[in-house]
Amino acid sequence: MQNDTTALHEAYSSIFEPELLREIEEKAIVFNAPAGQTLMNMGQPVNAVPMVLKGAAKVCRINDDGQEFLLYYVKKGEGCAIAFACGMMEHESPIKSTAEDDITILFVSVNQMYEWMAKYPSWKKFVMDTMVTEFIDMIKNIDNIAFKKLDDRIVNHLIDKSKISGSSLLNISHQQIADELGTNRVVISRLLKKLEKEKKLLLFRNQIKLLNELK
Amino acid sequence: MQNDTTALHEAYSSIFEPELLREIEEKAIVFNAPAGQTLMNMGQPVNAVPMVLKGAAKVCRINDDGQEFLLYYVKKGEGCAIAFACGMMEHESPIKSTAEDDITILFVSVNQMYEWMAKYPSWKKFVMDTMVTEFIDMIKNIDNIAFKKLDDRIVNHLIDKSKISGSSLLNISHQQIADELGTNRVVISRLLKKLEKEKKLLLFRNQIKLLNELK
DNA sequence: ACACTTATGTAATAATGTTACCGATTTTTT
DNA sequence: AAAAAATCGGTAACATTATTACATAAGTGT
Repeated sequence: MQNDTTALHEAYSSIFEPELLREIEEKAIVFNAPAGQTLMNMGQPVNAVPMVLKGAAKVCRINDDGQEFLLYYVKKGEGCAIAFACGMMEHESPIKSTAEDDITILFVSVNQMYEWMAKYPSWKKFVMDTMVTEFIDMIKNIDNIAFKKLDDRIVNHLIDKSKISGSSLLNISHQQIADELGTNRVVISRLLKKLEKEKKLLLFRNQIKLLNELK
Repeated sequence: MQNDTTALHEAYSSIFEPELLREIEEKAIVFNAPAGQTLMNMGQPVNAVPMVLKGAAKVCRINDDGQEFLLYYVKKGEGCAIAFACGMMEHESPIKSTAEDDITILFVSVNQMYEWMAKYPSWKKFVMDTMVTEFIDMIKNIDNIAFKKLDDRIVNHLIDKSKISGSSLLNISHQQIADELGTNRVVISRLLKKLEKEKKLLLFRNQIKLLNELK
């Protein structure tokens, strides 16, 4: 898997020592998934923790009525703090994760992770760093829900999406945006229409083209 | 400090081994604060991590306009995951913490914590356990903001408060509730009035008495 | 060509947020 | 003790967001 080795080094060589990189190469399991595929379900045991080599994973919460809500993304070179924590404590997953685009992940078994926690300071640092980053991401998310107006949140969300996909043309429906922001499709349509009138974007069926300052 | 020793054992003896309890007693610093006092400010470095012996600490986020928003409580026998993570990574605090009632805390220096992480499995377990619990608490909080109606959220919040204080008579203003839930005082007054008409509580100046099913 | 599904637009109504103002009570100052 | 200032809660008017229902348009499969 020469490709994956290259991707591993590209994404993680600045934070891990060579020996750990070699061990990761040897022991982690490479996993490829197409956009949209479920990577982890709510309630499922966490036997392995992910490291993203390519693409991004979407981490969501699903409520009792089946509505989803976007918590954060795990991007290239990152890990998932909730997986680390739940894996170590043998706690079932409180979140659902899906592939945002076509994704390549390394899975590290929880036992392996334990070993590396003791053996490699850089791994321990990576895990703790991920914890801090993710706590702060979630807090910022709460900031947004609690304090920001919806039109700002939509704009920020579209810009995020555009950064992750690397394109200003997003393939997404109004319903999907509403789900990810935990609100209603009608509200999203209304506000997108307003943004279109303000020449900030163009609307097509299942597509949104970001213009000017939003790009 | 015989009292604090008793409190320490009462709160933590079921999760820590005797030797660790002895070390905590010897090395942690006891800190008492009256209700309302600030324990940690946003942006402040985290040099020590807290363990609550008596009372509860309120953990909030403050936005750019100075509005606060309640993230979670740290109660007797618990630690603070964000403090653990930020302490270890030398990251400044993303949250503000205040005493919810009169509180007694033990402060453990970050260096001490590092030592215990390696030396005592029960300490490591405590830290990781706290991480999981707090992640899930924050996710549940997001569930509430994103999915629940305000009247439910108010009722749940009042019940939480009543459990923490151990009384069905709460000393609190409408403004405080609004702050904690990240909403507006007028809205809270309106909904509390409705709950009073439904005979679920009684309103007084700076006091709310929970009735019947809410108790 | 047809039914079927999905995506978006529109309108009416409900819930929540915002601003402004009032009177009542408590606290502080004089 | 009287006056002034600050805090608390009630009310109204209006803005924003949520919910429900329905219409129209665009894609899908037979």
